[in-house]
Formats: sequence, C-alpha cells, structure tokens
Amino acid sequence: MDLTPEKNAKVFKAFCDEKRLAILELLRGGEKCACVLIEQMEIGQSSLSYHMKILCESGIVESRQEGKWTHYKISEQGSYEAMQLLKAITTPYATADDSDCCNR
Amino acid sequence: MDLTPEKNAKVFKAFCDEKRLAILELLRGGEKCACVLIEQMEIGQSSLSYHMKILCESGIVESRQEGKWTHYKISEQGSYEAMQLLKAITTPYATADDSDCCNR
DNA sequence: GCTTCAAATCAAAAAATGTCAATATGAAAG
DNA sequence: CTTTCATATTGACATTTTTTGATTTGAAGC
Repeated sequence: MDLTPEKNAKVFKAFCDEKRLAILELLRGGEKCACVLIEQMEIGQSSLSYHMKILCESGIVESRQEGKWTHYKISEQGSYEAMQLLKAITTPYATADDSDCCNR
Repeated sequence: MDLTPEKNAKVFKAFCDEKRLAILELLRGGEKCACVLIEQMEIGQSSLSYHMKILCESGIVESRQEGKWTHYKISEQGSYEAMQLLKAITTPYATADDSDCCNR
C-alpha cells in the first residue's frame, strides 16, 4: 500500500458520490454487466461509463470483458485494502500526548 | 447507523479530498487547535473552517471549544462507524449467485 | 460598556466534477 | 470487409465544490 494523498483520495472517491454508492449497492448483489446497471440506475450510458471508470480506478470494483460486454463486480482485495487504508488514516500515532497546542 | 445514501456519501466526503486527508494526518498526532492547523496547512482561515465543518459533519472529527479557541481531534467512534459502514457497503449479499446478467 | 482576537459565515470568483449528445473503438456476426 | 452492437471517449455545458476576501459572531480582557 502506498500512501500518497492523491492515491488515498482516489480510493475514497468511490464512496463520496450517491450515484456510485447506488452502483455499489447493486453490485453487492453480484457481478453485473453495464447494460443492466444502466437500466437499473436510470442513467445515461456515458454517465455510467464515467462512474465505472472512477470505481475501477479506486480499486473497489473490477471489470471483466466478455465479448462485447463488460461485467463489473466488487473487488474483495480492493475493499480489504480500503478498510486497511481507512484504519491507517484514522488511527492516532502511538502516543498522542496532545502537547504543544496553542497556549496550553 | 442509518444508511441513507446522502448520509453515507457525507461520511466519505471526509476522505476524498487531499487537503482533508492532510488535516487528518495532522490530527493523527493528537488534538490540535485551528490556529495550528492553519499554520501547518498553509491555508486560509476561512478555507480551513470550511474543511473542518465537512470533517465534523462526517463524524470523523470532533471539536471542543475552549474560550476563543476551537480544538479538533479524530473521533474514535466516528472512525469506527466509518469502518463499519465501509464494510457494509462493500460486502456482497449472502449468496451472490451472479444470475440474471445479460445473455448468460 | 468598548476592544481584541479566534473562528464562522457570506458572497463572488475559480476550479473541479458530473451530464448529455455525438463520435470513436473494438468485438462479433454476417 | 461491412454492419451491428456494447461500451469508451470527447467536448460543450450545468452543477457542485473550493478558495478568497470581507464581514459577523462570540468569548475574554480592559
């Protein structure tokens, strides 16, 4: 896991948009192809494509080509890494002695 | 935990911006007051205030007033709830049998 | 009461993100 | 090799987010 702020922000971009959360919710039901997602999301084709790109780049979703169709599913590894990252980002350093702040 | 998409997106807004990730990184070192964050982030006062509001509304950060100063720190509970939420959002339903997709 | 200082709020501008319609790509079928 | 179909990409536009500077609020000290 590399920890540049840009990469980290990219991971969580997957979750900070309602439409993408709705897509993930659909994918929780198992792998789906783009055509099904378009139908269920009631969203334009290029708009879905845009969101799927962000989801894939975050590592949370993986895609699989099958002839003309693209199938998407939640990546177990990506999800796991996001959990690890979230934990790392929100866990205080060993000894947080709250020194040095202002006039205290 | 309520699970409206708007609320969920709000939680992860905390993590999808580089500046906010940088602020969290500083807060990992312990509670800090706004003046210290402004200094270390090299950011305008109102800009910091804006980001702190988003961080607080996400539940990841909590603030404490002390006279004129406001102190911020990472909320253990908020972080825990975000972890739970992330897990919930990325875990497939019990039996994902990948039925019904396209022409398969 | 007035003054001072930290932080929040507001309004406008700037930057980034998301949408839509059109076009491009690339696989499969004929 | 042409057509067809699913998805990706592009560019123009709309919407949202972020920044900036000015103003307001609210606590503390005089």
